[in-house]
Amino acid sequence: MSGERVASVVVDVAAEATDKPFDYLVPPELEEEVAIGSRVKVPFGPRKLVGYVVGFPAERDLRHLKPILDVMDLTPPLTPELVKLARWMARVYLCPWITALQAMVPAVLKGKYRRVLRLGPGFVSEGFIAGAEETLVRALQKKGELSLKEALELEGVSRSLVRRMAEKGHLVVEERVGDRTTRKRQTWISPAQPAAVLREAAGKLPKNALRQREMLHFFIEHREDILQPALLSRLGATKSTVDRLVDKGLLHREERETYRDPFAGRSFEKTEPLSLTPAQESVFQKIVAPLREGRHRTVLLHGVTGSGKTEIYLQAITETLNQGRQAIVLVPEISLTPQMVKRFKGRFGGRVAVLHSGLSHGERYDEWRKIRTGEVQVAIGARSAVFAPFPDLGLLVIDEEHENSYKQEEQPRYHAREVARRRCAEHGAVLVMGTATPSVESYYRARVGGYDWAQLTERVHNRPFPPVEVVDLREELRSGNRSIFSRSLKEQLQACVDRGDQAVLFLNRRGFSTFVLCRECGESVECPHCDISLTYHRTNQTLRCHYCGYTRQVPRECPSCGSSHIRYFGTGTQRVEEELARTMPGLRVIRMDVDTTRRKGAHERLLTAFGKGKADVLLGTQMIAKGLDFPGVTLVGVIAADTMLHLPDFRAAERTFQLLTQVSGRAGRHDKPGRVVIQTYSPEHYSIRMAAEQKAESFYREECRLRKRLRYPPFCRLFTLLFSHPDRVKLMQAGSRAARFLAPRLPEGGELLGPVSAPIPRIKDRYRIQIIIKYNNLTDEPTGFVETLRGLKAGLKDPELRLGIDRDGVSLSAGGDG
DNA sequence: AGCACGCCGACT
DNA sequence: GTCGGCGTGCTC
Repeated sequence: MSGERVASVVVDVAAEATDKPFDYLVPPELEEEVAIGSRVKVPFGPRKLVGYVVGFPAERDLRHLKPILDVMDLTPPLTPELVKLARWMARVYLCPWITALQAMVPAVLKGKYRRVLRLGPGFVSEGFIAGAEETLVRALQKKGELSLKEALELEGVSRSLVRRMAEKGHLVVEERVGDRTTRKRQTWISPAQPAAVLREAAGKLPKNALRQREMLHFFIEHREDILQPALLSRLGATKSTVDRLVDKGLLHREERETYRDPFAGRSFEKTEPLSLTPAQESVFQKIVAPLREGRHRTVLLHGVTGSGKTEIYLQAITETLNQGRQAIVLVPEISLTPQMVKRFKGRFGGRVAVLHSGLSHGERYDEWRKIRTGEVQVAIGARSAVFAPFPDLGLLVIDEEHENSYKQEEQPRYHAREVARRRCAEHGAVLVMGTATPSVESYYRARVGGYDWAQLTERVHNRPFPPVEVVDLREELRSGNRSIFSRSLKEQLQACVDRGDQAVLFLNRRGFSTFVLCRECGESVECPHCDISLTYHRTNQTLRCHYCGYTRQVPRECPSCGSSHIRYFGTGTQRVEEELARTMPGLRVIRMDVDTTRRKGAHERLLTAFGKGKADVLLGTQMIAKGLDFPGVTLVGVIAADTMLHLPDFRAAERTFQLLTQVSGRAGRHDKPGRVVIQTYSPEHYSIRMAAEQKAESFYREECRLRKRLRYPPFCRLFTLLFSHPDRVKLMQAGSRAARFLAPRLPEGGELLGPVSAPIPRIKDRYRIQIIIKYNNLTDEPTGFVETLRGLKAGLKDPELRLGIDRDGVSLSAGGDG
């Protein structure tokens, strides 16, 4: 018994108490298969669970250990590097280790557990059953088997009844742990020796070994792998022939799993590398230099829209592949268009796996497996592709690095940018982050030297930037224009439509008016469950809460003073749509906001319709700002640029700048020149001014100066703890208790602010307060303080109390509402 | 998380 | 005495 190995396994139970490895014996028959990253079936108390092998500890006393029951995959789904990465994620993002591990594998590998009941072989109708027992037996006789869950839903059936019946042998309880889809396994045969050796062996075979000789000759002629059934039918041989040659070491037999190819039958036109402009060439060198040395670097590629970033990515990938290493390309989900796929498939053909949300579970799994088995060397996909299980990652590209979709908002919460950096550091790989509007953090790091900095300031073919006009809405008001549209925007819109071109109008508020106000007492109509004004929706004459969904009719009288002088303020997409219809009749408008895109597929349908010229104007919120690329669009209008400038968020200016810059880039991308009109009440604000003047450098400088002065990231680390509770008094007590707990445990130079009321003090009848913690250590991973927060979280006893934690704008756990 | 165990009151 | 409800503690 002495030579036996022990494996540490993290089991599939996402709970505090089980968030650690458990040790199991590796039975001799599984010895070969168990590796770090293996998915295994293990006994856990009275249950059987799936888990991942995370290590092989030296254990002296083996007697109390239970054995691993089974290994579930031919190839371990995870590499040791990913197992380690998951542990890091668990610490940094405050989630159970198993949750991070599960995030790295395709959905089909997430185990499914079922306890199934059947009538036992010993069951004989003894005549004396009644009540719940009878109900259960009848159901089992009818259906053959029931899951435990189904059984417990039957009238009167309880766990103890099931247990008693099982003890008497009337029932059999079977545990099933399985995958969601089945994999097709096929047996492949390949030659194990060079042709000369096979020829020699064929000569030495006894005369009557006819089939073996034929088979060897087949492989002398065809030096390739072949499916076993195909081989056998071709030669009229049987499996025993193969067995004998495999035993002699002449052939190799291998189990392989088959793929569903989502791009089967489609061929991609081969594209050749374009020659790089001198500016592109210089950026390319900055990427390739560390790549050739196998040195980890992060390169921030600040390149204006249309400056040819993709071609640089493609050539850097080619270089990576030439070195025998692999590459990952992350793109925001919406930019993973067929054109994008075509471009990569065209250059790299069968060496690319594409992971996007449109794939079925099975297809996604197959793409993933090509990565895992080394069949492809390039993976392109959205956020989760950052976990592509390559063994020797050389290059990782994050396109549009400032995009919010790189943040995962469900457990495990993570930021793909941070995960990517970690992976690249581990592999000695180059991380390239490309964007026209870097996040302030990345910009700062590139400037002070943490990252390498590369810039592309010119558009390919020297396409001009569209002229941007900033309209001062205060001025408009003074000159008597009370409409939503400034005279200039209206003129431009008219001219654009007259030319037969298309326009995009952008507004980040849905609904009709933002709030309803009583002119007598000045009170606005608020949600009874949240401390926020209700939004007026014209279509069904209702007021709606955008936080909890509460809906009510518009009151005739003010709820607080009874006056009938009620007015609508602010502007929403519905209102703009209506005013467009009034001022420019006959205009065809497509409105895109949460209300019109709620149904599945509506998003794509509306965009396609607009792309086909079915409307003159695309009017929408946030969601239309990105990824839009319509040749017919020559006018982009921003209805109110400052709506998000006054949000209580230190990134408000950055977001405004990024949005305006991105939106402006959407005008006149093709052969037609474009125009941009930005309407605002604060034309002097630096984020608006510098976006309009396309002075990115000046904006980032100013923003860094302010952040430094006010002590915000990237000049400190910022934690926001948001507590919520239905009872205000209990919430206050919990808040002060938390502050008392944290105060003596702050990192050096740490500063604790609060507890104070949250920006929205109540959502869905839960009161909200927050504590803000700032500290300076930016070089270390924030694991130390997260550990303190874990302690705080574990110490919360009241189940009604929820705690949401946010670090530098990445939320680690939700605690605000629903 | 699940599940067993153990204690306690309600009931045939 | 037996059944079921619920709090506690453990899973290699």
